[in-house]
Amino acid sequence: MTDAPRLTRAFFARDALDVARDLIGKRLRHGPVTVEITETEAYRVGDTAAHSRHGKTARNAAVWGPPGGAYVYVCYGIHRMLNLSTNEDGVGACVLVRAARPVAGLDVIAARRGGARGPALLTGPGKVAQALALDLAMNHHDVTAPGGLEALDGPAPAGLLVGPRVGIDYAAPADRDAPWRFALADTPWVSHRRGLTRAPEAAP
DNA sequence: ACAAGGATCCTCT
DNA sequence: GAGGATCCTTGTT
Repeated sequence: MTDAPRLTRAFFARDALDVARDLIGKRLRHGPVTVEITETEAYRVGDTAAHSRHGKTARNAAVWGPPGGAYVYVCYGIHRMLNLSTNEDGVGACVLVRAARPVAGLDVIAARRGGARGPALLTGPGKVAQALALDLAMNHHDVTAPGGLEALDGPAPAGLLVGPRVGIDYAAPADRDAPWRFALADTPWVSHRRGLTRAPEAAP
């Protein structure tokens, strides 16, 4: 099977909501490991749940960077989380990758995840970054360019689920309840099924 | 230098 | 389904 093409910068140069939805079924490759994205969340401009809400700092600068740039940060001092910058260069919006399904390198993934098996391997943002061996040095890395972490095209998803995002109780109610989380339907590779409902099929 | 914040994970009823 | 563990990075004195 031939290598899937990388996603283009134009793919990421759209509203985070559109990118988050369209990333379901796409793939991430880093060395021996390839995974298929099964769950995402959009963090948009003016979003009180987003890290961009207090303005640009050295830590979150990648969110404002060119579309397709990686934004990795440490949560709870332990977990690293992968985001991909969206919209135009200079706009503070991104998509968080929350869950994935193994495509290649299962042995490596399991080893990095402490020998876990099944959906526990990749159902959660901290787990995805751990399986892909990502750290803060990955910040600003361009996933549309060859080498290192790459975002690749993948099969079109059969069905999508949508629902509110996870872990953002601090946000304004409108943002907290906004259905800006997307997941692949009919798969166990999703972190929290709660609150997700099937999305209507998009018009062709 | 230091205090404080966490877009989670895991175990246990 | 709920509650606590856990410790690194950042922004500010």
